[in-house]
Amino acid sequence: MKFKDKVLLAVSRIPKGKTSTYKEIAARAGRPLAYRAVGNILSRNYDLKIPCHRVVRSNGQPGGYNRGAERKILVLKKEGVRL
DNA sequence: CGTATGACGTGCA
DNA sequence: GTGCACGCCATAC
Repeated sequence: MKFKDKVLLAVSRIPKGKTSTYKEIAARAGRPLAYRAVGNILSRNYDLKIPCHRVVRSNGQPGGYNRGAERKILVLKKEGVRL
């Protein structure tokens, strides 16, 4: 199991209507300090099976999205996530 | 194998 | 509260 897969798995574990932070995902993947790599990996591995749009920044900012940040925010709002 | 990059986080002004 | 600079890790070339 590579760090990449762990990250994707952790993201896929995020329940609907909830959000997680890159830091949290990194910790889930076993590298709490690799939040940098988390964003990088997600950006290069945007599987539709992975709700990567539920991953936000620690400061509450939406962050980014491979399909456009606007799209990400839209999905989050649809799921009932409050900003 | 070594360098550069990125959807980040924290600290300080 | 806002803005800038540095540090960190894994991946890609």
